[in-house]
Amino acid sequence: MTKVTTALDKVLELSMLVTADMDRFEQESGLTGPRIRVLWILGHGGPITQRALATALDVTPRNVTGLVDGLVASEHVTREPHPTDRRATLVTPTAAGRRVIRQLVESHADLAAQLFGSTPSRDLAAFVTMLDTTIETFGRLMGEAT
Amino acid sequence: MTKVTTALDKVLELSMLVTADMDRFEQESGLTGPRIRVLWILGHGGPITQRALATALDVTPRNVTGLVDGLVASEHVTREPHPTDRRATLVTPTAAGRRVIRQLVESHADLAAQLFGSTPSRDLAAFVTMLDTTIETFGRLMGEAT
DNA sequence: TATTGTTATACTCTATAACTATA
DNA sequence: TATAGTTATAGAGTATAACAATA
Repeated sequence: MTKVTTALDKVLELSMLVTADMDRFEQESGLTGPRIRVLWILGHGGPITQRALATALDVTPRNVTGLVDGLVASEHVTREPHPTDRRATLVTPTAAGRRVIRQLVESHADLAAQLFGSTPSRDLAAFVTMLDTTIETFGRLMGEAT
Repeated sequence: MTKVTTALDKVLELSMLVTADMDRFEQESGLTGPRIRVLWILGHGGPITQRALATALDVTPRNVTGLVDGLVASEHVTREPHPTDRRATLVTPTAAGRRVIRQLVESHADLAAQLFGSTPSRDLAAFVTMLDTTIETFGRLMGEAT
């Protein structure tokens, strides 16, 4: 096992742990991953058309219809008329939806604090720099692959 | 935005890129994520019973039936009789299945080399140390949550 | 003509529950 | 009795294609 492979394996392991934490949130909220992603996007930009949601999620418009149907049924969002385009709907969080969004943000901040709160500032800065470099390299690789 | 949140966001961003790379492999191989995971496990331990596969994947036995059905249909694995237990089957890769497993291992090593191949040894060691610490902290958090 | 969202259809992954064959 | 795997059934996410309403 080479050192570079070890580094990638650790990154993968950390990814799996992050995924496990998301699963925990899904269990507790009774929501599914894709629906939580919808609420997350809503929390970071307010009401949005289904078309824009499809682009943000990188799924088909048909798929968004299904996801929004589910969130409407569970009363986390409503479909509001678009003020100027009568074809479009604005997916808008309800009070319950906003509550989940708040929990999402809190849970995210809590996790960050628990993971890195006691890390010395210099180590954390170095870690972020390495992550940045890796992300940038990755981005270049994916770009080439196109 | 606090520093700890930035660090977690970078970790999440890297996770998403890793996921995107897996998606690319799925497209190229014509296989799905769960089926690729089955082949990955097969590549790291040889023929395995469906029950053990269910445990390794953390899914139900019923689910494994479906995954193996798909891989049998695409001729990546066969169901072989267990030598001593007539209830069990041994999921075994075919030549085509072994080819995908080889590509999987190569692709993994390639990615590691491209991501970290030009990183100075000392920086890489520091990065792995930070990842280890983070993984360990995470493990403790998940343990407590139980 | 182009865009927004839906209906129609199909496939995969996932789960629980009941069942068969074997241990 | 307990275990390995399947059948039956159901829900969620995903996709393509055809369509209606509107821009």
